[in-house]
Order: sequence, then structure tokens, then C-alpha cells
Amino acid sequence: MGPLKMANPTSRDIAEIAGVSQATVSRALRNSPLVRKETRDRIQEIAKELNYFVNRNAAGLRTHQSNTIALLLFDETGGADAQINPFFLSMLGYISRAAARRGYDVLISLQQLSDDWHVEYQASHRADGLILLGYGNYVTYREKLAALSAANTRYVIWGPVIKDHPGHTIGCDNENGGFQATRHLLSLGRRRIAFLGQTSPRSPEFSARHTGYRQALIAANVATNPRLKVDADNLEELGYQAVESLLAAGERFDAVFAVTDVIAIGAIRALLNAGIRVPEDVSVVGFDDMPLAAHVTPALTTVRQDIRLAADGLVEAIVGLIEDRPVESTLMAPKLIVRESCGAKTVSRAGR
Amino acid sequence: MGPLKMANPTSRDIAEIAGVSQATVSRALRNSPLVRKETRDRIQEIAKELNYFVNRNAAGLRTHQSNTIALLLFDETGGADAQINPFFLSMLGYISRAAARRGYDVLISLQQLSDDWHVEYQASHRADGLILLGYGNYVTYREKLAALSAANTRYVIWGPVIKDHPGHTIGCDNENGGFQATRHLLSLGRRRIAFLGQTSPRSPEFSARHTGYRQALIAANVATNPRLKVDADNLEELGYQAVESLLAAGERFDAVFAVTDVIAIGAIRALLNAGIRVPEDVSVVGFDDMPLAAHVTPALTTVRQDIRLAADGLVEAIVGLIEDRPVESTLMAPKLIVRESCGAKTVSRAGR
DNA sequence: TTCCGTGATGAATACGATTTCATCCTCGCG
DNA sequence: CGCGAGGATGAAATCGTATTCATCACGGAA
Repeated sequence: MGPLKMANPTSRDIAEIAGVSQATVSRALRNSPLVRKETRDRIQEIAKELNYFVNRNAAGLRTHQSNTIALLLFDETGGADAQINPFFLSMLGYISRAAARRGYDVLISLQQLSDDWHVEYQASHRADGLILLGYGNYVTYREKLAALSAANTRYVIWGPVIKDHPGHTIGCDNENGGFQATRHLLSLGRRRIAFLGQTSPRSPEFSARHTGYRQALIAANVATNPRLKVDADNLEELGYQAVESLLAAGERFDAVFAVTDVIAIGAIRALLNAGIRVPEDVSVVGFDDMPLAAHVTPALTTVRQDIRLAADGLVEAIVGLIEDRPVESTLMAPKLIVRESCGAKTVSRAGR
Repeated sequence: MGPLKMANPTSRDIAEIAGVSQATVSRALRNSPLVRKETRDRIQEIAKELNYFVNRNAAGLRTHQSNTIALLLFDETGGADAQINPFFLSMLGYISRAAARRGYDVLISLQQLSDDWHVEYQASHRADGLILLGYGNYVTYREKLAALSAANTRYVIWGPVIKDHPGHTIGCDNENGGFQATRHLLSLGRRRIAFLGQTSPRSPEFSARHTGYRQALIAANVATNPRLKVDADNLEELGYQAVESLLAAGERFDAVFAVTDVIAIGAIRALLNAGIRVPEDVSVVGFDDMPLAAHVTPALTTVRQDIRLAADGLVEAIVGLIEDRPVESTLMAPKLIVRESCGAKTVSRAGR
């Protein structure tokens, strides 16, 4: 029995070779106990020999499934060529792995505000369910989500848990994260703490972090100074500019809570460029704990979102919905990671 | 005519409502000129009203197409939970956009060395073609590529162009990049230039950068010192350790060429921690120009690979193969980006 | 010996689109 | 008035698999 060759073998071809019916082949390949073990093995061997793979289109057509999860990534920052939010990008990696573990493929789709594809993915049977990243902007998207629900689409959102928000949500307790960061800065004796980040209703996560920030100040009986709050979208450059504008305005501050590591890194650069030492003169805390946070100089103190866990949770949830299991929205606890940029630890740097 | 509702409308449902045959519906939805314009418009309106979308499984079954590109990402560094190479991750973003522009979806698959799914994607009609990232390790993968070719799979590789390598390749002229980086350091008067990076045949890109490095030294009549070459995989931590080991060995050096920005950032941290100033005492040059490179302190001088262009090229190539157009392997020119970490520019930092 | 349950298999159908081929109508021209 | 060309549409086949519903052989129980 030499190496069999065939351009595009089908289950029928295998059936013919094995001397059985196509139905039996189909059953054998799916390990159905209806087929006698010997027959099953023989068929599977032939399939392997022929380099046969089930035609997913045909199978999907018949079963109404795709074993695929679509990942919709909304990235409003910047235009079509801008870098994509690295936080989402690494989430994507973990999601893909978690999905693979459960036998699902992942289809990516970078969406723009103007796009209107949401419904299509499941309706066209390209995906069994959707994971939505970057939907923070719930004001704008609310109706889109409603459309999804109306179309009976299964989806899970990464973002803030908002009451009477349609759909299931998995997110991080941003308020608590902001609180932890700020409390930490306060515990170091800092009192004039700048807040860097966009807090419009477009960015509910960031707003929640700001709320946590304020609550920490209130709890410590420290007056909030609205001039120490600067809007900044999630780009290094904007963190840089935010600090520049603070300095230009002559504001005095001894700490910075940046709503994102990326912003924090931009802020640090601006501080250092202005001759201000970090953390000696100004403490800096970020948010996310992206991989690089530990390796920039000074290493960034930050609030960690465990994105691996988050990704697992998202996949678990969407697969649950697909397979008709009950699913609940979840809020994950963030964790303060103390490094050098806040000054809590003695910096090991020898020379200065 | 109120809002029509229907669970899962098919083209046949639309046909019935429109009072035409299902064949006409199919044609109308694909904008076939065979259908009279009025009829076409009416049908499309009904489809919209019903929230109808073509069942991709059925369409794909019939046409033998999926309009999908599979992106196979091999990431050997670290285990299953490790962060994924950020360079590939951002490439992925651009690839996804470029593919969308051409009407293709992107399926991601993070692969391990042990996996053996390559052939499956196209054979199962899940994808029309493959883009392979991280296949640098051509020694190991050669046979896998051969299998792909044998199965008549269409694929494009991001990586070094290697002669009599099966398949089409798009890559960066790494040798030239290494040459530029090193020549730049030499032009700054640096003579003891350390090289940080893995150069085994497992990493042909990095080996090529090393070749460029050596050629620049030779061209400048500077002796190469093998002790200034330290293997380091692509992680910040390993860049850090590489510098530590150089220092521990008592090697003297006045510059570092890191084979990757990530390694460079780790290296800089190690230098600063040891009280060595960058760039005053040691110049550092990286490779890739990842987004953060411009924003760390000191801002990183590096060799830019234009990944947007690369992504476009890869997609262009795979789509070309899918649509039976001739495709050629391409080598893209990298570009030296001078910032602060090499010391060529006056650092604007005020205090020090 | 007859009958029925059980295990293994096959025949036939459905999934929802695309596409080929046939049909029918209309209109212009000889 | 007849005829052919061409435009618009419909009927039917097809893609490859999963699954329902027979069918058949076999063996044990009555």
C-alpha cells in the first residue's frame, strides 16, 4: 500500500477506499461509538494517509457551528495606521491561547467606530460568539450592543460592569485600582498628586480609576485640586504633553497617577527631560502592568490587571454562552505592584 | 410594511417575500448585472430589513473559498503563558487591517513547535492561505514547509530570504540593518561594541544582524572581540542578564548593539543600575523601533523595520497567491533612527 | 424453531448558497 | 408577419458532511 495521493479527498473517497459507506466514515472520524473499533481505526488510518481533513464549510453548514470565536477590537485612538493599544494586543494573545485550549479558533476584526459589522459575524455563521474589546465607550455603543442582543448574538464584553447594560461583562475593578494607587502615593507622604487620563463618559474605565483616586484623597483628608487633573488619551506622546502642560502652567505636584502605563512612561520622560527626578522629586504610578513596565528605568510601579486571567475568563464565558451554560458577569481585583518609580523601595541604582 | 422578523432568514425566505426565485436572490445580493436594477434594489432592501447575511459556510462550500487568511504565529520563547513577542503582535494588528482592506478575515493561531496543524488550515477550507510569522527557525521548520508545499497550500513567510527555501518570503535586510547600527556606533568613536543576541541557526534573522555587525567592524578596521558577544533571547530580562554577565566578566565596552529593542531596554536598565551612564559612558542601539522605543528614557536609537509596510507586503503576497497572480519574495530596507541612547544627538535633558 | 433485541452499517436527506442551463418574453428588423 | 437576438428569470444540480431512518445479521430466550 504505497502512499496514496489525491488532490482534495472527501469522506466519500475514503469510504470507497475503505469499502464502507460515507456515513460510516463520517462517524468514524468523529470517534462515534456506533462504529466498530477496527473499522474506525482503519478509516482513520486511511484518512491520515490521504491527508484528509474535514471540510469545515460542509460540516459547519450541516451543524450550524463554526467552532470559531470572533474578537472585535475597537480602537478609537488614532487613525487607521496608528499603533494598536498594546494592552488589547497582549490580551488577544492570551485569548487566542485560551480559545485554542477549548477547541475554538479566533477570528480577529479591528473595528472602527463607523463600522457596523457586529451582527454579521454570527449571523453569517462565521463565528459562534463574539468577544468585544475596547467597548468602553458604552454611550456610543449601547445601541450596537442592543442590536447584537436583538439579533440573538452571543457576546461577552471586556469592560466596566454597568448595570442594565445589555450582555455579559468581564472587567477589572478599576475604581479599586485607582484607590490602591493613590493610597499608596499618599502613604509615601505625597499630597499633590496629579491625575493623568481621559475621564469622559467615553472612557468609563478611566473614569472609574479617577473615582478611586478621588476617594483615596477624600479618605486621607487631602483636598483635590482640579488643576492637577489633565486629560490624556492612551498614547505615550499624550502623557508627555500632559506633564508639559502641568509644568507650563506652573502647577506644583509631587506625584503622578497615570491612568495607563503607556501614559506613565510618556510622563516620566517629560519629567526627566525637565530635570525633575523620578522618584526623588515626583513619584509615578501607572496602570496595567504591561510587560515592559518592569524593565523601563525607573521600573514602573503600577496596578496590575491580570490579563491572562481576564482572557481565560472571557473565553470561558463566551464558550459557556455558546454551549448554553449559565454565565455571570465578573469583576476582577487589580493588584498594586511596587517598583521603583514611586520611591517606596530603595532604588538599587548605584551612581546618580 | 412593518419590521419583518425572522429567526434565521435564508435566501429562500427572501425569495418568497420578494416573489422571485432563490437564484435571483443570490444573484441580486452579489450585485450581478444579470438582475434588473429594480429587482436587485428591492431584494437588497428586504435582505437588510430582515437582517439577513449570507451563510458563509454554504457559500464557502459551494465556491471553495473562505475569504480568510490564517496567521500562524510561532513563538518559541517561553512557555504557554509567556508574553507573546510584541513585535509580532503589532505586526498582527497591521496584517489584520491590511487583510480587511482586501476583504479577507484573519484567523489567528499561536503555534508551538510540537504542533502540526499547518496543513490543516487550508485543507479544511478554513483559510485560503497562510501567513507564517516566527518561522525564523528554518532548520526545524523546513520539513513542515515542505509539507505545506506538498499539500499545495498557499503560504507566505515573514523572515529571512533563504535560497532554495520552499515558498515565498518577505523579510527585512537584517544584515544591512546590523551594518548600519554598528557603523553608526563606530562613527561616534565607539570601538568596543558589545553584541547582544542569539545567533544560532535557530534565529537566522539575528545571525544576519550579527553578520552586518561584523562587516561594519571589518570595514572600519576594528578587531572583533568574541568576548563582547553575548547570547540573549528576546526578553528584557535576558538583555539585563547579558549586560550583567559582561560586567561580571570585567569586559570593557563603550557601546552595545542589541539585536532587539526589548533586549536593548533590558540592557539599559542593567547599565543604569550599575551606575553606568547611557549614552555618556555606553551608547546603545536597538532593533525594530517598537512604539515604546521613542518614549523610554533615554529614547532608544534603533533600526526601524517598517512593520506596516511589511504587513501590507505579506497580505499583498498571500492575496496574490490566492488569486493566482505572480508573487516575488521581497527584502525590505531597514532604516537607522537616531535618538538619545547612542549619544549622537545632544540630550535635551536639563538636569543630570 | 421462531422471534425479538442489539450492534453495525447503508441509503437518503438536509444544510443554504452558487451556478449552469433552459425558458420565456420582448423588441427590432427583414 | 416571422424570426432571431438578447435580457431577465427560474429549475435543478452541486458542494461535502452529519444525521435520521431503515436494514441486516446474529444470537439468546421462549
